[in-house]
This record gives sequence, structure tokens and C-alpha cells, in this order.
Amino acid sequence: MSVNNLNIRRLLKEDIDKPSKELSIYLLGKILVRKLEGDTILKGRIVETESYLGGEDKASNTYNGRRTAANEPMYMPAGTTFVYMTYGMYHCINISSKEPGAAVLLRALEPLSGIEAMQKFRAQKMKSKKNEIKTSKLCDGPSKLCISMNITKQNLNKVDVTDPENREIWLEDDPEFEKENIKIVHTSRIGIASAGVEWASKPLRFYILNNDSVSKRDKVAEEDFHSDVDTS
DNA sequence: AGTCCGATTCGCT
DNA sequence: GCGAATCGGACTA
Repeated sequence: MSVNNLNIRRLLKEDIDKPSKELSIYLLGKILVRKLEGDTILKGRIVETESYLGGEDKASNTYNGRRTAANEPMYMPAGTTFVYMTYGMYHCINISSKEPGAAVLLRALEPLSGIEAMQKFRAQKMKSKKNEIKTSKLCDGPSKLCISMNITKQNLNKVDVTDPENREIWLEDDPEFEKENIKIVHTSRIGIASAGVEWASKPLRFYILNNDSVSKRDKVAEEDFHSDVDTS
């Protein structure tokens, strides 16, 4: 085992047991690990997240306290996966947070290990399998990362990623990753216009500035980080 | 039982 | 940049 691996540790319940917004930011830089049958390991650094709150949040599946069999994982203890199908053909994965009815949507990963397998999963699902996908484009969207990591509602909904016995999916800390050296952009969430401007515009999406795997950059929000260089 | 609609992605214009 | 693909589940009656 390499020296680097000695400091890597799985995240536990106590690490994840945070309110949705706080957890969204905490998870940036952490590593999502997926172990396939045959022991292939896929890893990706979380570089973009979104927070979904309960109750008031019109964009949330749990808006107004709605509670059904389908959204039950959002009410379960922090660290529970909530995988749902969207547009009849894609999946999105969330990690439930401390508050009942709230969760964090994983929107993008920077692929670190198992790139070959990710390429294979993505190619399977596409019509034109001609050209190879750029590594940074393998997981640059909530459904793309589910395809690349073979995450579906059938296989990984409602499981505890903080369970030390979980051999399929978990989170790891990366001691090499210097969180103090990155900039985190706070901006509006994607694809929720029908929730109305008030909730659609709230800054509940978070991503690592200048990371190539981020799904959609917000140039305006990014200006906050270089306003002193502005020449206008 | 029937209708409506996405927390998206891809392929083509 | 735009429209199609595609289906589970919430909601209506």
C-alpha cells in the first residue's frame, strides 16, 4: 500500500451529520468512492454540490413537508443516499443531511480513479460512441456522474454511505487536498426555474472555482474573486 | 385510470 | 442554441 493511502479515511456519521447547506460546502474536495463487482474502484473528487431544503424550498422534493415512499430517504439520517430518476432516463444522487427533508445533490466530480470503467459506462449509453470523452467531461453533471459510477435507483437508493461496512459506496477525506487554497463559488441552482424566481435564485449551489469538471460556470458570481483586477 | 412533468443529456442545426 | 428522448410517480377525479 502506498504511503499516501495511510492518511485517507472514510467519512463517518459524525462528519456528515451537518445541515444541508453546511454539508454542501463541506463535501467539496471530498472523494466519492464506488466499488463495483469484480472489485474495480472508481473515485471522483466532489467539485459541485447543491443544497435542497425541506419545507419552504419550492425546488425540493420535500417542499411543504411532502413525504412519500419515493422521497423517504431525504427524511432519513444524514448520509443516506437518495437516488431518483429524472426525465425518464437519468438518475441523480443526493446525500441526506441533518435536517429531516433536506439533502445535498452531487452535481459534478473530478475523475481520479477508474477512468477506463467510467468511459465504458458513458459510451454504453451514448448513440455516437466514436470519440473518447475528455476525462474532465466524464462526471460534469449530476446524471453523468451517476452513469460513470454506475449509480441507479435500483442499486444504490437508500443506503448509508457512512456505514463502515458499506462495500459499494462511501466517502473519503483527502488529506492531500488543501481546502484553504481553493475558492468556492456560491450561486443559484440549475434546472429549477419552475420553482419560481425566489427559490430558483437563492445561492444554494456551490462549486470549486476553476475546476474543469464543474457542470456550469457562473461568470457573474466568479467576478467576486477578481474584482480588484477589473480594469473597467 | 388518465394526465402531466421534470434537480438532464445528447445530437443536430 | 434547440428540441427530442422517455417513464416513474404525484395528483386529479
